[in-house]
Amino acid sequence: MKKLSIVDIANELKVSKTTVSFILNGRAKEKRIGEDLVERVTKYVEEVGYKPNSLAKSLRTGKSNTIGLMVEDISNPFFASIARLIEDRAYKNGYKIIYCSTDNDTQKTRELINMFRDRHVDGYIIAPPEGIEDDVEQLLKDGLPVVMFDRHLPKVNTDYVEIDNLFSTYNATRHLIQQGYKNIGFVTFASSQTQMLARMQGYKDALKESRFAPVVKEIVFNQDEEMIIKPMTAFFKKHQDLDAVVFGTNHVGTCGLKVFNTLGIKVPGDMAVISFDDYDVFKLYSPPVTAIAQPVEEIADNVITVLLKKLNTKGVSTASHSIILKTNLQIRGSSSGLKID
Amino acid sequence: MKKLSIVDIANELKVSKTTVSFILNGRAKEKRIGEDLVERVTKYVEEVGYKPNSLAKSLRTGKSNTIGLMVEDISNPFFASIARLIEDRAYKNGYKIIYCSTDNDTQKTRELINMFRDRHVDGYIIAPPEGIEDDVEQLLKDGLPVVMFDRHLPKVNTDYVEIDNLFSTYNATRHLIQQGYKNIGFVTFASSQTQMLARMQGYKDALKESRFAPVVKEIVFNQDEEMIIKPMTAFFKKHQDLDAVVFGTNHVGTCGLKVFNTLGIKVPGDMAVISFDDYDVFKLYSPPVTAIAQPVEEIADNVITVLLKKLNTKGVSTASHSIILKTNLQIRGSSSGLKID
DNA sequence: ATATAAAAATAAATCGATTAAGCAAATTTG
DNA sequence: CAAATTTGCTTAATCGATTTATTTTTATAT
Repeated sequence: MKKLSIVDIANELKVSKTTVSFILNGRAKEKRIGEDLVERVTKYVEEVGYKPNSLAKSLRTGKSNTIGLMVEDISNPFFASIARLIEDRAYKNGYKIIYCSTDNDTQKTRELINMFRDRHVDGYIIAPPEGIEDDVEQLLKDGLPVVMFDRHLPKVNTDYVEIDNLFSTYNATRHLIQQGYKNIGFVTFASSQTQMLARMQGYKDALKESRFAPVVKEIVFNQDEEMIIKPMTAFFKKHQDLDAVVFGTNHVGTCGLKVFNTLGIKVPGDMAVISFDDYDVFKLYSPPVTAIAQPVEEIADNVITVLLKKLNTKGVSTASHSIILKTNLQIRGSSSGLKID
Repeated sequence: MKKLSIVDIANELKVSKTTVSFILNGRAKEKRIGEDLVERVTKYVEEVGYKPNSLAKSLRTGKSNTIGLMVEDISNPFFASIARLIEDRAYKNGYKIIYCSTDNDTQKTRELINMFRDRHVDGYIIAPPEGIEDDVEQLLKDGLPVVMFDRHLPKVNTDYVEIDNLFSTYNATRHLIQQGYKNIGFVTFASSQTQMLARMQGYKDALKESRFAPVVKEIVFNQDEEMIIKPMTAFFKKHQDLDAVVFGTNHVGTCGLKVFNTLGIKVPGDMAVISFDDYDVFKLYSPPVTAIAQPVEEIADNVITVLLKKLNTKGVSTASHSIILKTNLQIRGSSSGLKID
């Protein structure tokens, strides 16, 4: 029992495959095909469970009903949740997701974009690394819809969904200042991506306002956690005077907590902590860690909505949307002013 | 500048597309094509950056170079890490991954398998929900390689990669007993999947050995965390006598910690804890939580290795492998015998 | 010089769909 | 009633590759 093709259906029913195709694609009325024939074909197709070969369909139509999703790292809880939500919405709308992790590596991302192109994905959702401008530009030039999220490429004019990064860290830092902390550090990944620059700026703005000096540590990203923890340990050993710290991402934040554990630094007794990105680690730490919660559902929802809209109005170039969402500062014990010196 | 096809290449070089195709597929020698021509074609193809249309290729050859990966929930750190590792290995071997979350929902999984079939994925990696036996059987019958992991379907004879679940919980429970705990509970998701049954059995076996009575709570899985926390809270309120608990998965474990936090139950003072699946939440909890660490890299490695082997020896039915890996009980403060009553 | 074999390249079928163009019969129109 | 139009369906081209079967050219043997 091999797989049925449209020809098998046509032969069996003694009609042409054209007719079958029209009926199956809902163009029966338009092509004025008799109601009885429509009925007969529909019923038979249903009966034998025929499903058109999507490859053949894609080859002919140029549409693959696939969306390429490129995140920084699918094993990072932030990206994993977003991926999960996007997946659900995409499947509901008849799209499949091919995903990959870029590791923020420009060369790798370039190869992956080519791989996706090769597969004829209909649309792209990208958390872009730096230096990928030209490749994205090329996609757009070729009429392929691209939506960026988490960050954007300032030189590329396309839709993106972000959060208010600058205000988020500004607000978090202000919170620490109001709690009476005076030596507030900022630890983040070294990166010139928009969201990272904005987070840094927010922190600096808040400090400047209160005439405090910024103390910043930028760590080079590395797959091996040891390579993150080591420089961070050195940093905190060197800056014993810090009484509070803002972490730029959940990953740095998590590593930071590990460092504090091994150095025996008490939170918030010795060090108040606020991290970007909320998740279980922060909620369950004791005392729980104050975190800048991104509206994950909203982000995913907006991303997929914008992309679906573009996919449905292909050709008609709609104006680019820049959607900026608000974060939520989840204030918890780790940033309380109750110093237990 | 539209996309080049093999015909364009052939025309430009005044040769037939057959020749070009043979050369591109490394069958030049076999088809005794002149070395100079091979050189000329290769060079030109390189120059203009021609890439064969993979859809057309797939349509003709029936191979899509895609692997379908079905996990329970991509946003679960355990599955996300595995997915990440599999992704890397797959891409390195020229395969792309299409993934999806089954939510342990049989009907949803069935639909997803059909979606994958429709897309002509070459192989399947599945963490199967119950009741999907027939569908998997059908895949195998149609010659499609399937590798299962995390759990398996006892009635289906195919390769799978698992861990020694029974011994893992047996060992963990024994550890608690040796530490002097006498009222040890087991909290898990209600499920008759192999790995869950084995985990339960391991716990029961250990208790039986010491003539303790099992106290088990099975919670119905729910996307909404509240629906997990509520029954669990009720359970722990009811069983005030418990002095230790083993959690069947990282998700239950995490929810359990949340419950303890709100109930004001101290770990391990009031309650010793061991959870299945190690991750940051457990490492950073204070005191850190003893956990049964699955060898994630090894699992991913074995899964993809087995699948690639099957993909490369298509047709030749190799014997089924059942790979059972060992877990690692990461003993930490949460299961220490130092009761601070 | 002719037959035979080997080397080198090509024509055409195929995968399974979509779709532009075409055609015969039924119906409407003038 | 003949011409024009509409209805209902089919023929054949196409998407871009792979692959079988075939032809042309060149080399070797007799």
